[in-house]
Amino acid sequence: MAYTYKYPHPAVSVDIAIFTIRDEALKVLLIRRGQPPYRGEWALPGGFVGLEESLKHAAWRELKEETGVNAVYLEQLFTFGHPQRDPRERVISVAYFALIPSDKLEIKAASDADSVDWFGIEEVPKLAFDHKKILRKALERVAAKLDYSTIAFQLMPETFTMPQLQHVYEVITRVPTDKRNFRKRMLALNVIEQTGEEKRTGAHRPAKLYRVVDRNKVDYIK
Amino acid sequence: MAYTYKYPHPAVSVDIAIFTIRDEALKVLLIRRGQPPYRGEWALPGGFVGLEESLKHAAWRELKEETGVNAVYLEQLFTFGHPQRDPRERVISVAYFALIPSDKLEIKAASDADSVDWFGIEEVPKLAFDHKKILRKALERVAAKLDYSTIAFQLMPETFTMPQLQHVYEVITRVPTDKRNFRKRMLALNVIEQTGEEKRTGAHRPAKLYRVVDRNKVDYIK
DNA sequence: GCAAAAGTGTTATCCCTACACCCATGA
DNA sequence: TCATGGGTGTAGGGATAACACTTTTGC
Repeated sequence: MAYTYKYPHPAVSVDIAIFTIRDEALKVLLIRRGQPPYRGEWALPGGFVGLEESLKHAAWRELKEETGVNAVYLEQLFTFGHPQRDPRERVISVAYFALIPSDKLEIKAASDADSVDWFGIEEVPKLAFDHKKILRKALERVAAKLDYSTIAFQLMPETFTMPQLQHVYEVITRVPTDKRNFRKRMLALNVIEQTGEEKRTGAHRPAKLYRVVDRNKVDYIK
Repeated sequence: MAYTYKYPHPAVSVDIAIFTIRDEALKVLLIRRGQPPYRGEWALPGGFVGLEESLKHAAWRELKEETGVNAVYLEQLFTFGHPQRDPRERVISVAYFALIPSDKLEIKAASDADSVDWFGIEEVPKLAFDHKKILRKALERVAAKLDYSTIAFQLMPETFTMPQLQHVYEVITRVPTDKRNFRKRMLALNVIEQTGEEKRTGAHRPAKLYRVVDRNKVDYIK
């Protein structure tokens, strides 16, 4: 079966930079390509857009295929369309990024084994296509949004401590912050509350646990 | 001649919201469609992406076709891809917005006469496709960027006065501002300088003229 | 009791806001 | 001379940034 058009049509794909926090670091999900082009190289998960599905739907579908999760933060990033970005044919890629809380991860369940893995953003290998460029832009966007929105909480587990939260800010923005000021700033957002519980992790004072009052909601500041 | 693919491919277009300031108001350029669908209705200028050109190139091409200008501010806005947004076939639209200084306009030279016109953003008629949605998003983006960047100067002519500049801010953000504070804020940006000239426009004190030190450059604030 | 990380308040500084009068011009 | 819009400075308040010591725990 073939599809014929009067004018040339490009192919359209979605690619997703999926982020999470693990082992105190910001990680991105990559898959090892099983098919040419770039067979054997790492790439962002992605795929072609179905003719009857919306772009966002395609992004959700890919996200679920690779991670099993569904209710996470997903945002359109940018559309990349350089004529030679794919050696096969003209492929225009609508890029998205997703933020997954560290406790929702089941990965590798849905997808096939050792061709999927999380990489610290410092240790990302060479990537197929222009995926390095996509990843860079996604990181910029996420870092910028920490400053004027509450998306950071989309990366936090159900309950978390202040030092944990601060750590997330610091690994993403690379700006070290005074912990007293950071605490004040977070509480002033009015989107988290104490659970009453504490978390003890070693030979030191336990940390108070917090939760987000309304997950699913992202506030914009100022 | 026909183009055949193994899998179905959507068509990809670019649509552009082109803004300028005229008669003290923010205007957007619309074209009246000469072909179905939506024949006779107004729409954002746009067209299909050539197989060998980048998305930005396609946007520039359309922009130049309609306005004759080339050196203006052009930014990718968002990609719209609902399956039914075009009644003919699946069309994915990569939307851009452009800002043109009021003194660079020649319009209607390049394009065909009375099927192109500028509309104040308050008087935009019903638009074809989902172009109202695109326009709304473009306006939001521009208004938001006034707060944290210097894109406003991309709308200003070679030389301009403070009241003119303030007017641009006010028509876009709809936030009236104290003129003393506004002036201080603008000067603190360090991107404009006095020309030494004045502009006299009526029975009142003449206004000092300013120019942008480095056009082409857009600063991000804070 | 000691090391390690968590928790906590106050002060100084900067930035933003509010606010009112004089000036230069054309008619 | 009068109406019109352009130009100018200061003081107060709120937000942000700087800064050091005490607490709780595990070993």
